[in-house]
Amino acid sequence: MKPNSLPETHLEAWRMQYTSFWRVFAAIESDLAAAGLPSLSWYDALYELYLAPGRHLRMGQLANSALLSRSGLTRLVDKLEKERLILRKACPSDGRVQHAELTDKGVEVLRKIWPVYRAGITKYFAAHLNEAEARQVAEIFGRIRAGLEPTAEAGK
Amino acid sequence: MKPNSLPETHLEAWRMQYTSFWRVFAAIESDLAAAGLPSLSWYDALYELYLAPGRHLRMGQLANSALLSRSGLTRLVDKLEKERLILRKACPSDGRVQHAELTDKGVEVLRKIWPVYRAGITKYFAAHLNEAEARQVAEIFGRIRAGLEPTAEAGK
DNA sequence: CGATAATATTTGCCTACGCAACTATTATCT
DNA sequence: AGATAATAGTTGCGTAGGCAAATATTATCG
Repeated sequence: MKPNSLPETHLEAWRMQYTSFWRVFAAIESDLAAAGLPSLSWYDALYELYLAPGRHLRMGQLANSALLSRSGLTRLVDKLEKERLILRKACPSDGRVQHAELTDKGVEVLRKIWPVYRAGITKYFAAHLNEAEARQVAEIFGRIRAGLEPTAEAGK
Repeated sequence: MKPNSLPETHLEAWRMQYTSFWRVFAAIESDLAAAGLPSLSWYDALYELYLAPGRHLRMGQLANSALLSRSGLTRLVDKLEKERLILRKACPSDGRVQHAELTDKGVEVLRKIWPVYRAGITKYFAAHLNEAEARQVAEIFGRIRAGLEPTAEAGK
C-alpha cells in the first residue's frame, strides 16, 4: 500500500479502533481507581516480570515490554520498589545493568488487580465479540504489532 | 457474557489490540513530532470542530469528542486559542456556556497535520489489513464504542 | 594498553492531563 | 420571588511520563 493511499474503509477502521480504545481504557482505569487499585501501567510492568523466566528482566527490556520510555520505566520501578512489589538487583556480569525482580508481594498485587481488570475487559470489550471475531482481531492486531516490534527496527 | 467469563481467545484479542495500539500511537506521535507538528490531541480537537456544523462546539461536547476531561480540554483550548487556531465565544442564550470555534488558521493546521497522520495510519496500521478485514474491524470496534458512548450512560 | 565509542540506567526539566474544589449562571421547588 | 439544586466552565494541585543530558560501565580501535 502506497504511503499516501488510505482507503476510506481503512480510515474508518482506524477511527473506530482509536476512539473505542480510549473509551475502554478510560473505563477500565476508572474501575481500577474506584476499587483502590493501582493503574494499568503498574499491572503491565508486574505482569511482564511475572511472565519472565526467573521473574526478572533488565530495565531496558522491561521498558520495551511495558510500553514505556527508559526514563519512564526508571520512575515506575522506583515506585514499585518503594512498595516492595519488585526489587532491583545489580547484574554480576555487567555493571551497567540492573534487573527488576518481582517479589511475592508483587504477585499478590497482580492477583488483586486481575479480577477487576478481567471484569473490565469482559464488560467493555469482549462482550461485543463472538469467538470467530476474537480470533480475527487477535490475528490482525498481532500482524500490526509485529510490524512495530522494537527488534524489527533493525531493518530500518 | 458473564462478567467473570473471559475466554482465552478474547483475552488474546485484547492483549494484541492493547499493545499494538500503544505502539502505533507512539510511532505516529513520533512522526508528527519529527515533522515539527502538534500532537494528536490537537488534531482530534481541531478535527471535531471541523466536522461540527458551524465549526463550533460547546466546551463540554468538545471534551467528550476529543476524549478529554473537562479540565484537560480547558487547558488544551487555552493553548489552541493562544495560537489563534480556535476562538472562544460566549453563548448568548446561556451564560454558562462557551463555544470553541475553529478559525481558518486552525483549518490550515489541520491540513498540515493530516498528510503526516495519514501516512502513519497507512504505514503502521492500514498496510496490514485487507479490505474485508478493515470493514470488519470498523464494525466490531464500532460496536465496542457504542457500548461506551457517553450518552449511553443514561441507562446505567 | 590507553583513548574513544557504545550501551544501560538515572536525573533535570518540562508538558499533559485528571480530580476535586471553586465560580458563575440557570433551573426547580415552595 | 427567594432559596436550593443542578450545570458549565475554570483553576489549584498532584502525578505520569517523555526528551536530552549526565553518569557509570563495557567494548573497540589504534
